[in-house]
Amino acid sequence: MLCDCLTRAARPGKVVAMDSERRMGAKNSLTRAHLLDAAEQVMLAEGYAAVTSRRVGRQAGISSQLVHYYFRTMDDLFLEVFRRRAEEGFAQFARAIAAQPALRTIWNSLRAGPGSTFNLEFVALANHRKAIRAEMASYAERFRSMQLEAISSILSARGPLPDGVTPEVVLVALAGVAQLIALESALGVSGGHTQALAFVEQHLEISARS
Amino acid sequence: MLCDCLTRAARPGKVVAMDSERRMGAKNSLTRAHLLDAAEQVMLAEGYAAVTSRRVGRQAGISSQLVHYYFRTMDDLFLEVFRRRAEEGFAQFARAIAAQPALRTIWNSLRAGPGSTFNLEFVALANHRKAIRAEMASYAERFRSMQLEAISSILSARGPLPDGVTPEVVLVALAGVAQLIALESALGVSGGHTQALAFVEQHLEISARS
DNA sequence: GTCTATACTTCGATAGAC
DNA sequence: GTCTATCGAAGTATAGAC
Repeated sequence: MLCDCLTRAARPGKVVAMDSERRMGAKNSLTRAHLLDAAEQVMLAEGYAAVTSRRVGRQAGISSQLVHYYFRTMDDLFLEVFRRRAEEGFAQFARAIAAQPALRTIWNSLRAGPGSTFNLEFVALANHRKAIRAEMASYAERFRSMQLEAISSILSARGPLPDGVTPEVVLVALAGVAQLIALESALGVSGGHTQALAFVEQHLEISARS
Repeated sequence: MLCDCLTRAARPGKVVAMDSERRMGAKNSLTRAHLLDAAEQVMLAEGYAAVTSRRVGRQAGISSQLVHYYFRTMDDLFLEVFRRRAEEGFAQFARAIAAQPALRTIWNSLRAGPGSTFNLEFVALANHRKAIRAEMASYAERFRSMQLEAISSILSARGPLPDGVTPEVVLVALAGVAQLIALESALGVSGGHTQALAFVEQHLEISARS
């Protein structure tokens, strides 16, 4: 199951290869992109455990073996799916915060963050897959420090913060609330969400006016 | 993969059965408890996707078929594992809050909540398994309202809250921060945690003294 | 680049001996 | 209650024809 099929030693090789003799599709292939799309769809709809080569192939309308032509292992596929989303999210945040440097911009980006269905799958997956965990951690830290920089400059424009409240505290609190609400919503739990959201909204506005 | 083997129709039946002819082990069996323990261990160490009947059997040191003797399907096994943990957590919180009705008690219980490795697995699992999602949602709501009751009485003893701050807001914020930190720690991310924890600690103390 | 064929593994679940 | 034997489905991955 998502198994340990990292068996099968690299065999002699024929002529061409440098590290692996295996053929591998080009990075810019359109089919490759379709496979990544398909993997995302399956992951979103049925969870990471349902992302198998057969399932992805079927979703993309092509044979499952092509998955292995473009990605050596399923882990490679997962990594590429994650990277693509991460880069996209990263760029999106940079654009948004440049266009409108406000608390609300940060809040919005947090609500699409690791609590959302999609990223939750990755967190769960990462929990037991070294390569993916490393990639996620590195991305999360980069993202966090980018957000921190943004929120620091926004808050400092408002004057001094209350005692003990640092930009880090505000950011972690906002991120925590956003994530909790996203995660619980996915489960069908909603207790306290309305009031918490109202409270955040209230303070976003204050900041915008200050 | 965690598959759709809900096939195989219930066949004719022999004599005894009321609903299912299949034999099934007693709820109070010691072996059954061992299987639940084993399932927990595997889930914690390798993720829910690794919880297969064979793996659980091996972990418990018995044949994998006994899993099906005590649990009709793997979903039944997951549900029982969850229920056992949930009941335990529920009782533990009730005891703790009765012994020491303080913000810190609530905070401590939150830190063992859905952000922790174990519960995270369940959230991910629940995301795409109706039966488990329903069970989790019901438990989470019960737990949330129990916590809300506790925090309301603790906060009201401190006098009026600032404008817009309700017990719900405090609870969601605390739960969110606790969960974020737990989840990120599992990933190896730590940005802002120290300061957020310090801030919470500071206010827990204030409340305890008030 | 895409397909078919295939090797090998593991899974859930059941039947039936003891 | 526990085991062995077994079925059928699905998984990862590779080889090779076209």
